[in-house]
Amino acid sequence: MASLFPDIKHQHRNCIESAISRAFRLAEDNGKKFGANQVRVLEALLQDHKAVSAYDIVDRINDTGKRLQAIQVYRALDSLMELGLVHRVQSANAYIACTIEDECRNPQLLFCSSCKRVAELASESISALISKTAKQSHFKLEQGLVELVGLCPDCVDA
Amino acid sequence: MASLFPDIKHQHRNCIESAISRAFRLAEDNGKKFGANQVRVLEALLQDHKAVSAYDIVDRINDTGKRLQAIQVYRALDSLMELGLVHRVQSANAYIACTIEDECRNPQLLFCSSCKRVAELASESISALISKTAKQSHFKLEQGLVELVGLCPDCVDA
DNA sequence: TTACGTAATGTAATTATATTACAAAATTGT
DNA sequence: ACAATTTTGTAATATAATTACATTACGTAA
Repeated sequence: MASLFPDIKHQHRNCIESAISRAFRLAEDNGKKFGANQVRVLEALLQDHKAVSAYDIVDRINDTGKRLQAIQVYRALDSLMELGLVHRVQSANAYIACTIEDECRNPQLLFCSSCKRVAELASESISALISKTAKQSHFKLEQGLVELVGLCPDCVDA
Repeated sequence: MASLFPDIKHQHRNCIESAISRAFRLAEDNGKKFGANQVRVLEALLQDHKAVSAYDIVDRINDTGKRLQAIQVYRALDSLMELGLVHRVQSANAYIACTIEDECRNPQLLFCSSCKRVAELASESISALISKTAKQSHFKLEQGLVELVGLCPDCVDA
């Protein structure tokens, strides 16, 4: 399997565009409003594939145009996470835009502790195993988090 | 499989004693010192099987005997986590004493979002799948976190 | 259209979580 | 004993997230 981490030179503009249009579609499907703040936060996250803290998002946004406060970013993050468009990188208290096409509420993340980039998996075998485990334990699963922390291929080589 | 969540009435004193003695053994094996602060923090965590925030640990400790400051608790938590005796409950910014006998650095946690109790798994199939996934992605795994958030059997029934 | 109820946004302040910087004491090796 | 190193102690600060409440926008029924 090739690396899941995006090539530095990949056409990042395409990532952004497709994510934004997917976001609008998904919000509409769910009867949710997709306001200006949500868009701005999602765009800020989409600037790269790194895990970004909420306050870094605040800074990114406040560098351009109208300022937002922390709470507004957190609110936007909450609604984006509800839609499965954004994931929290638990081990870094940070956030990342989802790169999976379908609804995604049980993220499987590879987080590089060196360059902070995140790659996202959608392994059926992992999610199946997780559901099975929850069921066996009589546990009503709300969210299954899988987070692999380590070094991405680029950082291992370096 | 029976519930992994401990019965309310289980002999909790035994948990504490075995965890503490295991801790001393493990520290010795690793040539690490096991100081008074580590012991106090571990004991505070062992008071129950709930995820506890660092500042709650501070409070628990300061209710009895000599006071500790946040940084001292964080230092103790760090060394306990290095030994695999404590895990961070990522989705709750909280901590839990490990209940697995062997070295444990890739915790698999079931976290009840209602009662905050945590049950710990040690599923070989999950850890194998995680290692395999990391290898396939050319990812040098430092830590593999699996955290199932939801409702424990007791809270589902209630 | 206005008036009302509800949801979304804005602003300020506060709480919760974690770390930095440095001083003091204990530990270790020579 | 002495210097070097590690651990512990104290204070302050940085970072992350939430509360409380005011304001504006939006739908809808009289």
